[in-house]
Amino acid sequence: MVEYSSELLDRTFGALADPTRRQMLAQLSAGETCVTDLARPHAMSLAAVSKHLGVLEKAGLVKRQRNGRVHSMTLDPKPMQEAQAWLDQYRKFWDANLDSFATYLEKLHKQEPKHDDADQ
Amino acid sequence: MVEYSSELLDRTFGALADPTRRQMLAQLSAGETCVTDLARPHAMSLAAVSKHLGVLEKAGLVKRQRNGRVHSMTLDPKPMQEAQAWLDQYRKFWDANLDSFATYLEKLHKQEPKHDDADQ
DNA sequence: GCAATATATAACCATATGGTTGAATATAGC
DNA sequence: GCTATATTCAACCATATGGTTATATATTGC
Repeated sequence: MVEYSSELLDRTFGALADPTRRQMLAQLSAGETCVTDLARPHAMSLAAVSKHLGVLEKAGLVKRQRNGRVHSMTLDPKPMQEAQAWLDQYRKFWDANLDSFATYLEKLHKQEPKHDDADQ
Repeated sequence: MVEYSSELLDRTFGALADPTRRQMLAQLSAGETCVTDLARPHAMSLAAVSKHLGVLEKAGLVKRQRNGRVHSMTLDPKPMQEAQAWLDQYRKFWDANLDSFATYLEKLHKQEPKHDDADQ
């Protein structure tokens, strides 16, 4: 099993766990956007938006460019790439259909007896 | 942009945001495992482990089979599949190399003038 | 230079989270 | 039947989180 930076994954998955922040990333996928424009679709204070952006920035999911009083945010896909790479470890579980998945687990059972094996 | 169940993503990403829970999923990728065996590598109380498993179960990431006093947990990959599908929206950002990514963003800028466009 | 604008920071709040210890509940084994 | 085992539930704790309002800081435009 490949090693991943735990903190990066903690922060990335943590950031993605909020719907507002996911929505903001979707907005940014259309291109560089300033804070006020990012705030527009969200029924919350600018201060709350600023906080969310702080989380996204700390997770490395967005980058900030200050142009005077205007801050433009851009998407940085790298952490999501890492997250997807991590999830890819489990791809073998869903690429198989249901029957071969059950068979797969059965085989695992036979190869490695467990504490609870006696119950089966 | 495709619609996703927000609650499913909230819960899945939220569950994956914790290193202990990610480690448990890794353990379960080897096959059905009882709670005590899942707890073994983790320097924490059984009650804490139970809580984590509750989070994973609520997110649908694990399924529980009670065999008397022994609870066997198995991996359910479906929520991770959903999460990866959601992340796939951003694949186009990291599949391109850095130069074409910058070009890509420039094109977006030209097509859609933004509030902060005047600064450029 | 001053008022307007963009945004962050601070303090607050209610709730959630990742842990603890202690107790409770159900099952297994002798 | 009683002790041991597997696991959850309850109460607690310190910290974090997603919001609020108020204030501060920096920049812009006239």
